[in-house]
Amino acid sequence: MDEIFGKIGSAQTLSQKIERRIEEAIRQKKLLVGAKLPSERELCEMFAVSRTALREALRRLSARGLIEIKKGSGMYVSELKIKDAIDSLNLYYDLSFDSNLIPQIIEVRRVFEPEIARMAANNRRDKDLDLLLKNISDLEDCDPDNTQMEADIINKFHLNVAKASCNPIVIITMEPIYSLLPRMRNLIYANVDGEKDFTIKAHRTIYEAIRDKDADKAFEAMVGQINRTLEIYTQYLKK
Amino acid sequence: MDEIFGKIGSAQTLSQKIERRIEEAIRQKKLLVGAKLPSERELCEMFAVSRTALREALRRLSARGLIEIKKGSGMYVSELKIKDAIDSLNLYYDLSFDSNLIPQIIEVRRVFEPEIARMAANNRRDKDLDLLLKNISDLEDCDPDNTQMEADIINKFHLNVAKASCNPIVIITMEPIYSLLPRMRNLIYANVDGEKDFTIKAHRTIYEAIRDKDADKAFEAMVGQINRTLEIYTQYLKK
DNA sequence: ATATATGTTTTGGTATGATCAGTTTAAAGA
DNA sequence: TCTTTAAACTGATCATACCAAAACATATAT
Repeated sequence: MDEIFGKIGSAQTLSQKIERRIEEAIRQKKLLVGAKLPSERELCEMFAVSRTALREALRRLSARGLIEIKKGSGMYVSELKIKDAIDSLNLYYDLSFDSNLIPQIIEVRRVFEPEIARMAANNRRDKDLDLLLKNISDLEDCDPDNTQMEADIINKFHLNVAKASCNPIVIITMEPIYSLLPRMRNLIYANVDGEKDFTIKAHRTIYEAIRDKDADKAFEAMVGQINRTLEIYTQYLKK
Repeated sequence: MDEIFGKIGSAQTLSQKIERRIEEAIRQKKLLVGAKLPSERELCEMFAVSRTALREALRRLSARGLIEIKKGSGMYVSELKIKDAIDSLNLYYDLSFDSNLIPQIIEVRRVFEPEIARMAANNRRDKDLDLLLKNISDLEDCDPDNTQMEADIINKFHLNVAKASCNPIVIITMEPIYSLLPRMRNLIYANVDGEKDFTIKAHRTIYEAIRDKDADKAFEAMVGQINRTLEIYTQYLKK
């Protein structure tokens, strides 16, 4: 019966336990978005812990975007934004960016995006068309020297195609990928002459296919667009 | 000269300022991975702040995976794991899950997974095969009444196919989706007789195609598997 | 009666100092 | 030299006090 002297203390720190408890409550919707948490002093009594421990748990939760803390007002369960998750992803790539990922990103886009264009052609609403059209004219009007803005507009076009699919899973799936693209922009896009004209033409073709609900054409047009990206990258590699 | 009475206090809280300072140092590689930070007491002196404020900043950083805190030892800049970013995405998906999304999740899988199977057939390493094979035998051995474990094993098989694609972007993209599947399991899978046999056969076909590097066959087999999922869900809806 | 100004209360933010609990390190002993 | 023991160092928790922003209630002026 060695269990008499089994461990008492746990590996977890007290504030971590508190963190998990509150996190679980949020995950299980026992605490809904927007709900106001009890004040710090009240929570201390409820959990029977000091303010220090409690506050450190709350700091963690707010750092992760689960709650929002407003001085003088209170603490609220916040709607976790996709941005929080993407920030985390971007931080990861900031710290360990590997240019080997570029071809892999392109590969994923080449495989996924044509199918997304097909969905968009099938499901798009009229207001999606407006956004796409605006992206195209923005690109036309954009200062040719401002390659960063150009790249941003192009990325937005692709994101708007994803939105036109009317499938929220598609959107949140692709958003992290699009957030990685700006990292590649100067590496690739800026180095090629006449690329902008090609892109505008391609975008217009994709737009028209989606507008006409021609799924196959949208698919093919997107294949062409991404293949071009791949080509440019391959050329870039030779330098 | 209204600037006489310009703002003094800043919007940012003190601990947030500390957090940013340290974060910037890490981002700019002034603090390298594995580096040991000065002790709490030392940092307090350096920043000229109280331990409270400092500690809350550190709690935030550790919650985000930037540093690791070891009691009794010290604080270290940690190698930000891709897992941290994925966890964050998982949490987001988890919180925004809604059973209305099920058909849209299936749609995404139907479009993406066959292509992923194709990549897997092209890029898989031998060790990927071992994992897939183990998933299949696990499913065979699984207690038929334990539908939860069955569903978990099935999901792992699909995740391992994604891993066999050897494209980390694919994994980042799909893992959050797979993490949602367990929620759908009892909703769908458990209600159909003879489903397990079908699934085992389908998985075996997919496995063989990947093993033989037969990309088209892998693609087709996966299409069949996901279509079956869709069928079952449609049947389920009628009830 | 409404609107503005004022003051009080509540809430989170910061500062100290003391103490607890693991780790590490160095000294003491075999 | 190796093991054991003790001290020193590190983060974790607690209790208290006080600061600052926001929300609330009250009183005052219009």
